[in-house]
Amino acid sequence: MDRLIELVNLAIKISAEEEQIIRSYFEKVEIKNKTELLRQGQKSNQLYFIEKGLIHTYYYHDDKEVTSWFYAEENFVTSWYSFLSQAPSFEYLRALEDTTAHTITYSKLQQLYKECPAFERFGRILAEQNLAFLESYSKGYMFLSAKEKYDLLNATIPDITLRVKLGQIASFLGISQETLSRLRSKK
Amino acid sequence: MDRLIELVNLAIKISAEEEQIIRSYFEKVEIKNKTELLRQGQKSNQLYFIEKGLIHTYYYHDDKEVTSWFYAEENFVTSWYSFLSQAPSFEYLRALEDTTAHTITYSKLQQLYKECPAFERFGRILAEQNLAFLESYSKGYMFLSAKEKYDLLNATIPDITLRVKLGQIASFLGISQETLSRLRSKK
DNA sequence: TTTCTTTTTTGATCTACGTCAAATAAAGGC
DNA sequence: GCCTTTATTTGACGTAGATCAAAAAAGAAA
Repeated sequence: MDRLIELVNLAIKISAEEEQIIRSYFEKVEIKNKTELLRQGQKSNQLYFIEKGLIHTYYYHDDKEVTSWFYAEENFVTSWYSFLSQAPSFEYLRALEDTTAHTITYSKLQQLYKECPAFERFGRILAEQNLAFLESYSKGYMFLSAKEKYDLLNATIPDITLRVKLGQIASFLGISQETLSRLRSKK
Repeated sequence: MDRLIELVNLAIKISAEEEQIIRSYFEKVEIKNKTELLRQGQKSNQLYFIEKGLIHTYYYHDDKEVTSWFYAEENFVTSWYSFLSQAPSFEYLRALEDTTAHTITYSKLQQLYKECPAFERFGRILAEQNLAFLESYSKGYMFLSAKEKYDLLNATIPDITLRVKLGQIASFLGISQETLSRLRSKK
């Protein structure tokens, strides 16, 4: 939780009192590896801040699991589309390692925004940062070769390649397992 | 401007007084077709709300112009990455038709957020909606065939196909002009 | 209309990456 | 350790869409 407060403080200045309010809204949870946190079709009700561990969002395409994103330490995770628009999720959420996180429900978050406008500013900035990042990431993606996509992932989420299996990396990159395997073998 | 106020009111309720404050911050501009509103490398300082007309963001890849997005009526436009993080833009911004818009600078927007917390909530919701949309759009994109990408664009920005030339559509879709032309010819 | 320029279409190849199938290798369970 | 399951690698072949080139069509200028 300390790291979360640090991040908030980095974006906006908050008082000790505000800090206490914010802390009181989050709850610490321990999540076992492979725990399913959300299923497709459900409405995402929880936002997680990862202290330690790894979570991914995924969906099925032609009966095969496709990872849409990996979330490691110091990131907020949920099925963003579902959480933000409170609509059924098109993806699953699952822990890929034993994970320690701090969580808040959608309705409590709205309450917190009302009680603490400074935190609403943080919410805006967080959404804006995510938007700016996703925009530049997805735009740059279009003309990349399989190899370049792989290198970009490694630069964006260091070590991810060592933490999850090849098939999941390949599905995230939108290339076949075989192509990724061949890619890795030569240099 | 009326439509902008309507949209704000749809997301959050605002008082007549707040409405006046918001109105006072925006300025109406007429933009001639082909006007360059931002160049790569510059910092995006203006946010536009399009009342009438069409604007696109684009960049160069292998010396060829690639459209990253088309923005039509009732949308906010800027180079989002650059505007939100106040960093140099990796893309250009240009009018594709004579356009009527309402504009606000970055610093005035920050001022407005301070003067009117209700509008800061609107800013958060707008960023969240954009994020949710972009997330679902880009995730769905990966496994689409050229034809499916074309159909998705038509569903997302109706009529866009009639308003801009084929080469720009193709570059947006990430396919070659020739492929798009062949696609259109059969059915 | 005629001429010049830009855009779109059509045709003939080429290629990165996919798919299918089978061989290894690594990881768990007992 | 040995066996079963799961993950990775390797090989042969197929394909959507790229690229290059040139013809046809549509717009602009005058």
